[in-house]
Amino acid sequence: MGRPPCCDKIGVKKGPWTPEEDIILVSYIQEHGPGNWRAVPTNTGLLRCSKSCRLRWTNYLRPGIKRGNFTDDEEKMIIHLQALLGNRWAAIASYLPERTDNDIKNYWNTHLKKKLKKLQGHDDHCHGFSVSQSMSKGQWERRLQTDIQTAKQALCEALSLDKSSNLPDIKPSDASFPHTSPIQSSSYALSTENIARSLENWMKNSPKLSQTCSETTQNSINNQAATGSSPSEGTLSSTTPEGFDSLFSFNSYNSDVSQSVSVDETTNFTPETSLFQDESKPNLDTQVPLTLLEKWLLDDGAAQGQDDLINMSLGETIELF
DNA sequence: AACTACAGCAACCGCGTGGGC
DNA sequence: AGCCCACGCGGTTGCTGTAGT
Repeated sequence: MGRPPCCDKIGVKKGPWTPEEDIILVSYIQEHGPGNWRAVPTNTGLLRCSKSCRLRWTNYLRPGIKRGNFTDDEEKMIIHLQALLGNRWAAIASYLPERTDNDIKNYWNTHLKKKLKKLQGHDDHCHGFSVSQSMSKGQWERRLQTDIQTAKQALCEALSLDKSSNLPDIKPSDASFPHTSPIQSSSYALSTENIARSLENWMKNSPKLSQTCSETTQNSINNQAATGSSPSEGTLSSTTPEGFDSLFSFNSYNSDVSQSVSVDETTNFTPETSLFQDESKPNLDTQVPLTLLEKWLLDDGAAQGQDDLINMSLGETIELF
């Protein structure tokens, strides 16, 4: 007997998500929390399969997701981690809590792979170690060590923050928004930003639809209000970002959230600071390379470990170049 | 201006795995 | 112990925008 389809193929919508669907999904998750994805399409009336809902949430709507260009630090981190972990994007993403595994995977496939290939070609040409065309081996190593030092410091800071922090006790391992605990509205502020952004693009790209959009959106909101599934108090009179903010009453939270979510770049890769990292991220304790990395990052006196990691990282990275 | 090629990214697909029964 | 379900992950696909001709 073959594997049963994850969802009924008939009547299941595919393709890009509309802002309306996003609203419905976010609204539902706000109320019930992520999880039990199987029930989401049924309970929301979304004509999407559960997988699609989960993916949409984890890759786009989930709070704390940073979109847009990757910073140099992020780029380097990805390269290092990829060298260490291979294509274990979820593990890599757990060290870049504001990025999704899908994002990192895409970035690797579209940018970094090419970049490295290019550099490798350059290396072949000059048959030597060359990470950057403008960087000597010594410079590279120094820079890498500086990065590592920064990461280490950031991790320590993050950990000390964690201990004294008054942040809600969300740990990477329990960030799955258990159904029993109510979701704080603030956690969804960035989701509304995402939706708003999506809607803006959508409307920009579909001027013909912009008229009906607000109507249908209003309808869906009204429907939700009627079923009591939306926190909206019917304040959405337009499909502007402000409209969404008012829909979810997020205005007052946005600044706070962006402060708490937009942690310092240098702290991004610490699992301990991954307040909003993917709920589904595996427990890193079980991952030997990451444990080594963490251990090494944490252990100031572990000079040997540092050497190991540098050797490991550089060794494998060098192979790439 | 029209067409083509390419890049970037969102979403899908299929497999693996863990937990509950 | 074995089955089933739900979920997570990595690879792949396909759509859309843009640069080049």
